[in-house]
Amino acid sequence: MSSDRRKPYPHDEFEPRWQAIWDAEKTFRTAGPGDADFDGSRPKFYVLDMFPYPSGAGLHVGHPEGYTATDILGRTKRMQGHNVLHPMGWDAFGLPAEQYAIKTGQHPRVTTEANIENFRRQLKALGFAYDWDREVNTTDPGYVRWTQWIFLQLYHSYFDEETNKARPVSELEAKGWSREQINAVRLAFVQEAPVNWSPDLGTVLANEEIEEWKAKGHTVERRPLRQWMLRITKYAQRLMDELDPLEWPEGIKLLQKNWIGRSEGAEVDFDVQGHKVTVFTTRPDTLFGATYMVLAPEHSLVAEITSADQKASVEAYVHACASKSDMERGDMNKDKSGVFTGAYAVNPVNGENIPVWIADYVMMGYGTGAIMAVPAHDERDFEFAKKFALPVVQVVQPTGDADWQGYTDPGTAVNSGFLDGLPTAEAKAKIISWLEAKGLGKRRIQFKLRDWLFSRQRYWGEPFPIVWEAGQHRAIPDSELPLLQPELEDFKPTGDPRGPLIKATDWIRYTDTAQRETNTMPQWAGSCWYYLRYCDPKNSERFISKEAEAYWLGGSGKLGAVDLYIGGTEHAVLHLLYARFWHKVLFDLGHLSTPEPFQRLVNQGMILAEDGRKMSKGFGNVVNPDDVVEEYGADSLRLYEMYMGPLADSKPWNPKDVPGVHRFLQRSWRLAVPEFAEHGTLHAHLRSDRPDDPAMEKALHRTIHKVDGDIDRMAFNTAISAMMIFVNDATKGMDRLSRGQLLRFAQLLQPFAPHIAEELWERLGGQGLLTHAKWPRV
RNA sequence: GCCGGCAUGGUGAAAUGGUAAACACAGCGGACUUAAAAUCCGCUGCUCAGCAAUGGGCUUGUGGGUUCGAGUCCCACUGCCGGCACCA
Repeated sequence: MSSDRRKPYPHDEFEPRWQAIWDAEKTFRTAGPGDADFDGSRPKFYVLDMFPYPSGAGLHVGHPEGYTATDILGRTKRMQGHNVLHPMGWDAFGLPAEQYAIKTGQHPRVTTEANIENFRRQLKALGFAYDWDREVNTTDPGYVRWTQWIFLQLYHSYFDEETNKARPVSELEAKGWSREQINAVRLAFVQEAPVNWSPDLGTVLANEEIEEWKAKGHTVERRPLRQWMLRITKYAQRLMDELDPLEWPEGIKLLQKNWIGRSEGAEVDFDVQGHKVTVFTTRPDTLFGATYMVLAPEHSLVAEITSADQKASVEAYVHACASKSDMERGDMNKDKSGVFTGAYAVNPVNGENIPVWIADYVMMGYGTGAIMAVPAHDERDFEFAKKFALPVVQVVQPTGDADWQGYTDPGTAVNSGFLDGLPTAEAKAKIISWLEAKGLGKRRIQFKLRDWLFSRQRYWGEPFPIVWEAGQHRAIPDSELPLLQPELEDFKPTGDPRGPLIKATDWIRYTDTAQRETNTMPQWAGSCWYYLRYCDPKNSERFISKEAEAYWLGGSGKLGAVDLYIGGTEHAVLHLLYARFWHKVLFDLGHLSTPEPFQRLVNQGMILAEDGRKMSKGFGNVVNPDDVVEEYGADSLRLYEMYMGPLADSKPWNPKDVPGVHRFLQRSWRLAVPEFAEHGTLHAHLRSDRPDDPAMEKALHRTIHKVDGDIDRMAFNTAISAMMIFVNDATKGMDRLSRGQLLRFAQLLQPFAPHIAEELWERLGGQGLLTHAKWPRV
């Protein structure tokens, strides 16, 4: 090697070295309540990443984006004297491992372990300050045990309408409720529910999965099966109300609110040939304009009320609808269809006979599965009435000169008897009072949110801690937890809708007369509470100790437990809603001290490929983080992802920009180490202390101030550019830079590029590990 | 269709209502080098006049408004991205 050759910035040497030191010394271990070295007088900061599903493809460049952001905040808070909880784990149940098992016979546990191994290696190679002693894995028996235990908390609870809280069902037993009565109110309950069943895959599918599997040539049908459900709908109002005070992006709150979908309106009872049919409407003020009624094809009264001459066509229509999924119904959006039942309903407000139809634009799962149709003031009813030549009667006078036909906004009631002349809001109030007085209806709040279908017919998931005997379900005792899956050698679907576990005949047999439930829980189960387990991951007595809960999750006087949660928007609704629901149940039952899991939520934007499209194997545009680390080092990858733009924006990957931040690190390096120096040599002027140059001092202060403020508002890109400006300035007046100034710069750089910062700190003779140093002050 | 979000140089972007384009990429010119790479220095929104130094005009998707002053606030429109989608 020629001695006049410029020494490269040796990230490939010192990055793995520091990672090994941090690992061996457990530098990022976080002491909690109960640990000898725990200092409870310090403020806590719990910063959480959305834990990954360890797929076979390994880490995606999208993962380190959020993970670097939380790492910067965690490292900064640590330097500022906080006890920082910054953990990582694995959402390790999931379909790909099971599919692989079906193909190869390889046990999903083996595949999963190997993938986790690889993910852990990749994350450690990026130098994240995780406390690896707190790693959790949702498939671990020690974790599954508590997932099942929480399920049993739900199973043993009901929602008390008086207090708006979950309570143990034992209170109902004490009041002498029967088993049937109790089963009807449990938060975890059994129901015959129509599901998307794929006979050739031998499993049910989520709505979102249907299209994907159909494209691969599999068939999917609607079929009612016995399923476990969670009564999340009881929490609809609280899930809605308690969203407001949280520090979440307004867009995400709105998404959840729309998903929960609260509507105010009324129930109205109609008489249909001696049967009472209740409809839900948000516009009871238009009752005088109801010219026909529509039932969902699945409505229980359809068969009874259908007249003899309409029987054949009604049955044909019902049959046609039954085989269609919700999605296919949606496809028929443009064209309304329906059949007259031959029956008539009496409009309670004017005694008129109106025809009763069935149509698939009315859904069984919302409201009562029946509507009063007011074609003059509802778009869908209007379309339907036009197609089938049903009468249209105006009952609202529009404000302004809009056409009344199909006018759906508020106006003034007309042709409506005692409501005439009232504005819509007052007409609503008056008709509801009238209905309530006559016993013909009542005020009602309706939510779109449905109960949560919680069972899956799969192998690689938590089995339900439930046994069946004489047609009755009951919980197994806590002492039998965890209940693990039986060992199988053949994972192929059986075609039996009870799922693959029915093959394990020994496992199923609980006693001579009792059998185990063979369904398993969905992947959501483990991710619903992992943030709780991190606080006390090894506890075998409780899912979390009272002390750990109080310190890490409570005590701040805030609504939410975790201080900051960063992750992608893809979990805006389901994961974040499910976790909130479980958290509230555990809160109600006295196990947690905050009503919400996540105080502050920040969504990172998506990292797109260079071509502006999503990264995908199919497009061949995926960037592998390992390659970037190999060429430029972990610090460069971290810095680049933070420098690309604002955290929340989606932005395309530009490989030409990576050398840009890499050059900045090189320049920082050369502030300390001469270009042609042998390993370990510093610039002469840095080998001893000397007075700080005032101009340099001023520039450094400005930088510290800017970086400090930018970290606070998570503007990492501008924090980095401030450091670039400092290094550019310092390079020009390099011999004026003092050792002390460079040490402070290393402190500032540490959260962003911890390896090079730690290395500079050591070479410049900083005290102890930089990770444990204090944050520089202006 | 409904509900969100976004729109600034060739590119990623920056800018408490106060000199638009910091920082970086790409590009151009130069230094070093036998040469290349690397590194360092300089220029770099558009446009007009000038050999030049320099000087003038324009510019934050489009059109309006509020303001002494608008990329930023308000209204309407266009385009792109995301979510929901017959929820009565």
